[in-house]
Amino acid sequence: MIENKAVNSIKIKGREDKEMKVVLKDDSVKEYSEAKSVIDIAYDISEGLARMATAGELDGEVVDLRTMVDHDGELQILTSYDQKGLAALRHTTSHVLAEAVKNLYPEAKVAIGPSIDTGFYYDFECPPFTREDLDAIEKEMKKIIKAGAKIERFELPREEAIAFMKEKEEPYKVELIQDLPEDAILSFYDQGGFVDLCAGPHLMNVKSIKAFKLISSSGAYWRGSEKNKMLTRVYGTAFGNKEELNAYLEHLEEIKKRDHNKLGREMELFATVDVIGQGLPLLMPKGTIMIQELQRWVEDEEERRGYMRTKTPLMAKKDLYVISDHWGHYKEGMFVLGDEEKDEEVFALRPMTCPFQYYVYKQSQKSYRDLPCRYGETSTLFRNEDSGEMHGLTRVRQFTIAEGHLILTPEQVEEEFKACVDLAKYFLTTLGLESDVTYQLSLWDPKKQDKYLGNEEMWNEVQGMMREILQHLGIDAKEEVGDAAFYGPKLDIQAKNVYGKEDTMITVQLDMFLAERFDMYYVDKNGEKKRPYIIHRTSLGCYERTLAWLIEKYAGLFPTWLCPEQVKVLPISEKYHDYANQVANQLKARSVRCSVDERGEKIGYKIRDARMNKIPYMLVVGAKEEEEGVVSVRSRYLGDEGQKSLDVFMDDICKEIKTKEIRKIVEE
RNA sequence: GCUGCCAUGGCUCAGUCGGUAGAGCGUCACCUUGGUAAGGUGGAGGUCACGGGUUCGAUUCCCGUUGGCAGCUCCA
Repeated sequence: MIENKAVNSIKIKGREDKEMKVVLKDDSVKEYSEAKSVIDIAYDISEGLARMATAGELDGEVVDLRTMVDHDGELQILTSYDQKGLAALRHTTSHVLAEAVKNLYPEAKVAIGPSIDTGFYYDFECPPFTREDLDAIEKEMKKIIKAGAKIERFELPREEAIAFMKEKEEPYKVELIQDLPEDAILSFYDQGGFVDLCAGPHLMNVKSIKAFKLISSSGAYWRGSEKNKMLTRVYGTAFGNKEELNAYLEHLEEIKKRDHNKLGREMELFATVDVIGQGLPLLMPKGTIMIQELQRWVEDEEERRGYMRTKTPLMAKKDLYVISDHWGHYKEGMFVLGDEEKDEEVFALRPMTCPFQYYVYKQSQKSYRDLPCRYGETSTLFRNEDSGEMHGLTRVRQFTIAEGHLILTPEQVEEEFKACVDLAKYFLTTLGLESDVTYQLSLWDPKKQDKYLGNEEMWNEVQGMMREILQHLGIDAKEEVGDAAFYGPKLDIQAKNVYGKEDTMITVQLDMFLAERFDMYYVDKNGEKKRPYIIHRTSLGCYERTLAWLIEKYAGLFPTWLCPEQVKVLPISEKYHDYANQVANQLKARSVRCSVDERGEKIGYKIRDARMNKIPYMLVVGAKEEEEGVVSVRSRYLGDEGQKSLDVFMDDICKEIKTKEIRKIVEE
């Protein structure tokens, strides 16, 4: 059956038919003597292609299948195998969703329904949907698809378009049209009577939707503002065929197994307790080992790179935050102890370490010879996040960060900034995470100047410096307006979790304002007082969040040096318990985290157990013949420096304990 | 903070149209066991998140609280 029937497409008035050449994807050329629609050209190429076509890409711009090609150009026919083509398919599916909702809930008002990375959504003003409702809506969608309405496009002048949507009692559409520029083309798509305002592109027929699924429903603010009404959003996804859809749905199940919030609890790395509170995870003994390993590593490396360590209070009088202006900007996000109205002294738990380290700096008069001055602190911070924001280890109310501040002369800024980035990259690379990050340059929003310290000129200067440094570093950072700290722009190193949600893992920030507020200075060569620049930075970010990232990255199969338990010694029967303990003691003497499994069960159980607990090394201890000890080493190579060094170490250990015979079995 | 969903042994879940609970896996003990993801037998373990209400009686129905999840909004 042919779903995409060639149609007599939108005739563009005032355009003469003429000779034209269309260059296709494979560089072949089609010549036409008159304007042709994209879908007609697709048919001309092949019927199979036309059937699969979802949109076109004309001279690099995604266009509707109905678009008339009336000039020489490059044309690619998009299908669901192209990302952009898939987006058109999903977008059309969202319209079918809207039609189904209107059929079942005539009082529902439609808002917007775009395609997104993972599928599509559509927002409605209507009561929330349950899973059963979604199933019913899916059923209705299937009915609509089976009926197979042709999708037709038409345009209306602005006033008529508004009148049209008013008549249909769709206030959100009216608002959308009113907010579009005066000269915008207002296109509509009609699928068998259901008409939606939409820029397109869309398929030719709803029948081409072969595989879709409604995923979930939730609330979402109209136009993304919490001041607006909350609408009901339905998320769904669609693919070119059922196999791809099923593979995607299976993938969703698979990634749940890597979710740090689930796996981290299962592996007893952390836990939460309702009476302790939201966003306050307990790090269990195993999780603590991992955090400690990271922390010692970071502290040692920072000292090697010229940092001085500080240890400053977890709270301070509010006066401190008034000076930094955190009180003005972020009081809502702080845990305040005491009542400003009643108490003489009000304290607050610290949400950052900056002002504390500034007072470390200010304890003596500094010369330019004292700079760069690098302070590092393993710093526990407290932020009163909104109740709906807490999540596992990635968004918590108390966390510990590898924080630091560098006090610098202007000449030192570039070199030190680069060193900060280099340090961060070193940590990421060693952990095997470097390829998973993206860089973001977070800039201020000149439209909201009251949110920031300083003025436009100063911001332009400091942002300019930062761009230049990034350019010198060869870092291609995506610029994000409005994401800066109130005291300066940031280079944010971002990573995505298993669900694709992005978080800042590491940040390096340039600040030319706070030194002034804290009256920090150094004396230059000429004996004059000068304001220093300050870099706020973290080298490995927040330990809790980094742990979450590692759990998801390695699905719990960590590099050996981080593993809470590195080696399990498995005696094949009770006879070898003594020998197993002897082996374990030798390992422990070398600081290997190991234990002996003395349960009287079959060796198979023990191996299974060690695997399930994601222990990288298993030493199977026993003898083939009486009096002969056999040690076989099972090793899983994970590919990072820490692992490598432990592998070498394990080789040595094995040689040492080789009194009889050693076999090393490398799995994969 | 907003909208919705959820809360039953360590885990995954069943169940009670209102009469104080069950499975599988795990765990523990004993037996068995010389080999790479499941040997046998027996046992322990639950105030069905917490607090109120309705009721002769609430794990079940209603309200509230706390916590968890998804999304939105926020994130120094």
